[in-house]
Amino acid sequence: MTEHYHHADLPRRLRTVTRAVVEEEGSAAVTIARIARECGVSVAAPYRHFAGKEALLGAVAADGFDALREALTAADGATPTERLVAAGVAYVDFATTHPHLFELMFRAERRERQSAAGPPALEALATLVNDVPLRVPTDVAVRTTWGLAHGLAMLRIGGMLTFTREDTAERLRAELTALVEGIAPDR
Amino acid sequence: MTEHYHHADLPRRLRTVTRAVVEEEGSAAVTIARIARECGVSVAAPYRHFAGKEALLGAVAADGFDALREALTAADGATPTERLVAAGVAYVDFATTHPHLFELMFRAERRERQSAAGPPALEALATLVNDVPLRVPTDVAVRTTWGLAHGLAMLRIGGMLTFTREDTAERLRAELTALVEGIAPDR
DNA sequence: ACCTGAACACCGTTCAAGT
DNA sequence: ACCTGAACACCGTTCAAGT
Repeated sequence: MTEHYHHADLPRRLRTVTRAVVEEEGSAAVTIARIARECGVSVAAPYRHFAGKEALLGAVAADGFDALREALTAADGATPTERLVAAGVAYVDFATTHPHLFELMFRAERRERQSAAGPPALEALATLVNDVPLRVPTDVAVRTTWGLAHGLAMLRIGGMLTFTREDTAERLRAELTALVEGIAPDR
Repeated sequence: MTEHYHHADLPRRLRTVTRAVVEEEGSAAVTIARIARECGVSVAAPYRHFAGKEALLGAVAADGFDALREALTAADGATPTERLVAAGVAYVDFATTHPHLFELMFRAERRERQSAAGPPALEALATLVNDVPLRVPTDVAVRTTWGLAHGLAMLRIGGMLTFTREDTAERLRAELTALVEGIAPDR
């Protein structure tokens, strides 16, 4: 049959295998040769489905933004403020759970692709901000919230902020709440 | 003489040339072969002074942290709060002015080296926070301030936050002030 | 001590040729 | 249409040999 020639949904397998390598060893470990090898296919085969290495990594990054959006929309809480804080915690948790994927998603070199992929993920955050009573313009609140969550996430996966295992969520909650209470009209 | 053999302070020249390539084209464009070529030296020569490519990039990143620290300590203002906000603006300005260098400095892969280089740069921020009257623990305030500045910087150089040319500093000031006023005991 | 030249294994990408 | 095999230019790193 076609067992060694046609491979079932190679594009999908390439993305899956690449994502696994990224998550385990980081995007620097991704090599077209290696991915092809692990898919049991020739080095030239991936080029039928992706323009090159960067395009393949771009597809994996896009999958990452989908996963992030899902994690953010799943965040819940009793009040609007608590829901916003929960989303912030989910944001940082996502980065902590998938550090290499997260870094790939926000690599500055992929500017163009990202400015398209980012906003959808941001929408969940913007929606939550809208429900919180504000004393600053909405866009300032959105940027500030996203900025803080993103900065804490980045510094953390970079090893610049060290959290002990126990107080992670609580500490995060305190930091995010400090911000929200600064934004809200009455503390 | 020794014109084509000994080169004046090769280690220094390697760092300088590497930093220039990083700033102009990003760290992905750095190649031992290219750096050696631009220094007029054989491909093997850099290995006498740096363990490898990562070590060379690490030295450039360390230089970057020095520059960042200087930019932060130069920030000034009339009140403690204004000084802190000015440092935050300086932080984001540094990232905007040296996007590729900044990204290299905070690459997650270089974890170990950074957790040593980061804190000194952070100290300037921590000192400024100490002068501001707080209603939250100092370490929470430091992390929150650094986190917000870092997140805005990262999102901005990644093209996720777009600032028009005019309102940059003012907008930043508004965002940082919103945070500080949330931290301070009386607004 | 510092540098060169040559070598090795590896990678990204292309392309004619196969099915 | 999808894949292979072979090729090209390039890179990181090492090492014996030169001064």
